[in-house]
Amino acid sequence: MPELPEVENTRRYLIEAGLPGRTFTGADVGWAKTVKKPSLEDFVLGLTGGTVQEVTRRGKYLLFKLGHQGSDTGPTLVIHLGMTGGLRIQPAKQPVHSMVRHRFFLDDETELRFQDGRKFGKLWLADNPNDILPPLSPDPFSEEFTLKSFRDHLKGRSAPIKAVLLEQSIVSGMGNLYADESLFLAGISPVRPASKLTVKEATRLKDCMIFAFTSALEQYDRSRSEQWPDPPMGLSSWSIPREKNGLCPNCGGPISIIRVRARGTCFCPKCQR
DNA sequence: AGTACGTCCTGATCGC
DNA sequence: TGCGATCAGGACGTAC
Repeated sequence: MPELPEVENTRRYLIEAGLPGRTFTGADVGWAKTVKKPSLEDFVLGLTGGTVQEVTRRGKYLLFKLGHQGSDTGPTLVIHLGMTGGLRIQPAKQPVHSMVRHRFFLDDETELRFQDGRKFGKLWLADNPNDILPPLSPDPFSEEFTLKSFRDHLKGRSAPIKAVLLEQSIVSGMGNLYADESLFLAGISPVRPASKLTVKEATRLKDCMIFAFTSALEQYDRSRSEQWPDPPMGLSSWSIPREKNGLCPNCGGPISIIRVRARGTCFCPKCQR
């Protein structure tokens, strides 16, 4: 699934592909329910004529600040890729892949194409993105994401640490796969009550989350050009095997696959306590 | 307030 | 061979 590294990789790709400075000349929304706000009609109207000023990221949300007619005061296009979403810029004349649900026409004979097999992606247009974004923690890479604030969020939480990690208000950008990876690297069981983590464990977990995100981003930065037009959906190889009958790379024992909050969860019962 | 579960979606895979 | 059942899960709404 697109999680923090995949969304950030998409952002960097869009910038390298020259999206900033381009102007939207129209849009074809193939699945109306993807547009959350405003109405579909107003969404397309407000987008059209907007020039991309910058592309930023908040958690798993991509923000496209628009300007209108030379002015830098315009709405912001907000995109969430959901589970199967991917963005790419292609020539208008290039055949449209069957998974492409939405097309945003640009002023240079290209299109920003939004492929989204399961239609879990979301689109907004907002004058102020804060009006539509849910509460998000500081970016895990920022200095505001401190060990103290992370630990404060774990206090009083009896829910499994894995479930807490997935809350975007606690670790923005975290998703199912990187949560499993981080917990494996930290040697912590996904079902441990969050409040029961020691200072040492919380410290290790925070470091491992950053490490997992960083490793993925470095991998993407090395080979971004080779990833397109097929966007990546996670690390090329996880430390923790995700397939059935997988073996722990540490102890060689069998990996357990359980459900935590209806999420497939892989962990080593021997190495993760 | 915190926890848990159902809902939305469809391509891929599984079992009979 | 074919077809129905099952699985995958991010975020949100609802219930307790």
